[in-house]
Amino acid sequence: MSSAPVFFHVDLDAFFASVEQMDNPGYKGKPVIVGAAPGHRGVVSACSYEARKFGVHSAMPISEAFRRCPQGIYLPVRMKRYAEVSGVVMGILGEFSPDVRPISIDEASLDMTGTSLLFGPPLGTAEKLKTQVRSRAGVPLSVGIAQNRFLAKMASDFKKPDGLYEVRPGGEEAFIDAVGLPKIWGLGKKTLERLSAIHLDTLAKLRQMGEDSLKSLMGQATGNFLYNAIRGRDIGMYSDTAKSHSISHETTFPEDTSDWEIISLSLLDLSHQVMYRLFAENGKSRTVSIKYRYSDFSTFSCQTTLNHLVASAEELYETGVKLLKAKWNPQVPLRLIGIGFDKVQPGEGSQQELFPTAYDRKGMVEKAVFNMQQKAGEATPVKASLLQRPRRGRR
DNA sequence: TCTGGGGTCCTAGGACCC
DNA sequence: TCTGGGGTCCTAGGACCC
Repeated sequence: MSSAPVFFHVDLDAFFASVEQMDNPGYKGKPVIVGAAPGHRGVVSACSYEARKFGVHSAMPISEAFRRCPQGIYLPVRMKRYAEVSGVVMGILGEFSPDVRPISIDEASLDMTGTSLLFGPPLGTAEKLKTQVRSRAGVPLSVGIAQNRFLAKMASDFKKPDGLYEVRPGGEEAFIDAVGLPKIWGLGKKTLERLSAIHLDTLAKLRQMGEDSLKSLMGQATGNFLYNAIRGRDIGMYSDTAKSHSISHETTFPEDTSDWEIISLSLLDLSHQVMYRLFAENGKSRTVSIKYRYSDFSTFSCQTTLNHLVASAEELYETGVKLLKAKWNPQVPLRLIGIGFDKVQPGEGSQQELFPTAYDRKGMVEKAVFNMQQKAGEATPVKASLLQRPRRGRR
């Protein structure tokens, strides 16, 4: 008997703030705001539901959060600790499904198809899952259940926090109606504005449009996405087809700067972080990209593809410097600098060159240092493993 | 409001080739 | 001379998400 598809989407509520409240019981029931320190540049990474009552939300500038909630408990991000708790949660999820796809540090998509013989109906199984995570990992979560990953994701959001919601077969369109057009995952401000400008501002109006009309109005990908999303159909979310990906690091300066010393040192530091990430995942790449942001927040990027693999952090750095120097207007101070690899493929870099270049040799030294640090258990880039998300495959 | 950091995917145009 | 159609790769920028 082939069973109908069932997916769970698990979303940890206000995750960073919840971990802080678990570790410091005195913070329970209070407005906890995790992110940049007030008075510095930065934003809210996560905040407790108590803080949300003051109008604070994630991605809000920390200065604004402080204006709205001066009595809040402001804490720095402890990524290593969150990764630990996340690992415990993911382990528990693995007891419920053989196909757990971590989407981020606080989300996962589970294929639960055919598990009812083992666990019983989905709703009860989700209850058990929630109880297990709460008691063993200590953090609250919301679960969505549906016939595809896209609907399950939105269902997990529907009754947050501590939510549980199942979209029953046949109830897809009614569920989308209940969610409402502006809250459909993948529809952002710009697309909503475009739709509104052509008077396609309700689900009813949109559903009268044929797929081809939507495509010609909004472009192939967006048209196709819209046509399926408003009907609650799968949009190919979180597909597991392994493609090339990117690795990057960036930093915002405490103050805007034109000082080449500061800029180049940052770039060198970031290059080493990026290269270590590449080592850690045994990847290779020929494409170097940089990103820079001026004091007026205008942001640019450029990239170049070499005819050989990048062998070392030195080479990455020097390629980045060339890119930046060719474009940057030093009259205007920089706010941010970033560097990374694009089109990263699995496989060793150029390690066994017959005639190693200076970069190859430097790369070997860097890799040796990296391996030693790995053995000593230090400098493990915590985020590296966590950021290897499944491909997002939105459209 | 004075706006982090790390990603994915899409689009459009240009280069180049057959 | 004034002109096709398809394919691939590359790049910059934009939209969106956590």
